[in-house]
Amino acid sequence: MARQPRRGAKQPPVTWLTAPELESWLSVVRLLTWLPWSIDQQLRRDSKLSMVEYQVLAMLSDNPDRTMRMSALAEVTNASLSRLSHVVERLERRGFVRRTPDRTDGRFTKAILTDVGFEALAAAAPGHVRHLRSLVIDVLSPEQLRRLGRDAARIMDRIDSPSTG
Amino acid sequence: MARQPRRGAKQPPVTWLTAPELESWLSVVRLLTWLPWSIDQQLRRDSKLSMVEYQVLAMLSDNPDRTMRMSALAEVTNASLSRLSHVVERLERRGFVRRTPDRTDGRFTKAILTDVGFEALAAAAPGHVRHLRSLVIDVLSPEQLRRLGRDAARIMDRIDSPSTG
DNA sequence: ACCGTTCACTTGACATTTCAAGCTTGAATG
DNA sequence: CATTCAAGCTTGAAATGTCAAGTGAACGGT
Repeated sequence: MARQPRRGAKQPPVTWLTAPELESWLSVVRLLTWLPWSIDQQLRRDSKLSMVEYQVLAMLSDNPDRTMRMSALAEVTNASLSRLSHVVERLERRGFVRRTPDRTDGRFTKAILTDVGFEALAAAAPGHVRHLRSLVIDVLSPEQLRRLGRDAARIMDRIDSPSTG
Repeated sequence: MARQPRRGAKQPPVTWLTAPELESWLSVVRLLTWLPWSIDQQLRRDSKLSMVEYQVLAMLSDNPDRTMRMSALAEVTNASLSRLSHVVERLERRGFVRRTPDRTDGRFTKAILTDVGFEALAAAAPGHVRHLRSLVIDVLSPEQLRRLGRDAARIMDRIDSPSTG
């Protein structure tokens, strides 16, 4: 995947991946593909929720008034505003979430977790957490998990920084 | 996200995530979302290729005859057969790949990287690898990268194993 | 040779995501 | 005030992905 294509011409200023680097990277790519997939499967199967939907409900539930502005919600769920808008629309149709304009500033929209939505979350949470533990949390030592989180954060710093050269 | 929903009733046999566990996990989730996104952006912007498309071309190029069976290709690119079929169809329309039935067993289909496809890959590779290095490879020490790969593999083992209880 | 299966895809319909406008509200300027 | 301007969403269409069936080729008995 990041190995030099078998070729003769052109030698750009690129350092190709070494074999160990490539191996580690391919391992990570596998994870990037299958971990979200597995989480999604479990949630859909057991709770008829996608991962984003779960995240939305969970993040809302975490607020005292079960309310968040769309833009804030988009941020914490790692979704674009557009995507979130569609997701919340679906959740609204299911009666899990409600939307109202913010009184203090009509530009904001507040998303509110309904009781029905909360019940759905409460029903989904145990299975989700058990699954999470069995796949990730309990598979690594606390130290390994801590390091994994730190490495992820380090990479995220690079993605956030504008110097994507 | 995996924090206990504020609630009174029901106490299932679940161990909720501790604060440090949750923090690490949320970090990982952020990575799962944004790293593929960032890679996709760079490839689309600079080479009009999605990440799967790049993977397909790269994996094909890695074979002496630039050929692979669809099922094998699906495996190494972490795609379902169905998804791969659609992807290869698009690549075929662009002239990057060709398909022919396998003579030795008519059930198999062989995907073949064309010269045009190879050129596209060769043009895309340097930028992709530079991006990869700047986001991931060169951000971690060799030791950290090795561990990251190992952790990813460990989690993948759990996902592959049928004991998803 | 015939029948039912399994394997390796392909296909089409449907769901989701992304992308590019568009809309509405408030702020800033004159 | 009227007039831009930007922010914060929403929307609709196009791209993409998923899911469930369908197709045709080999295989395993009989």
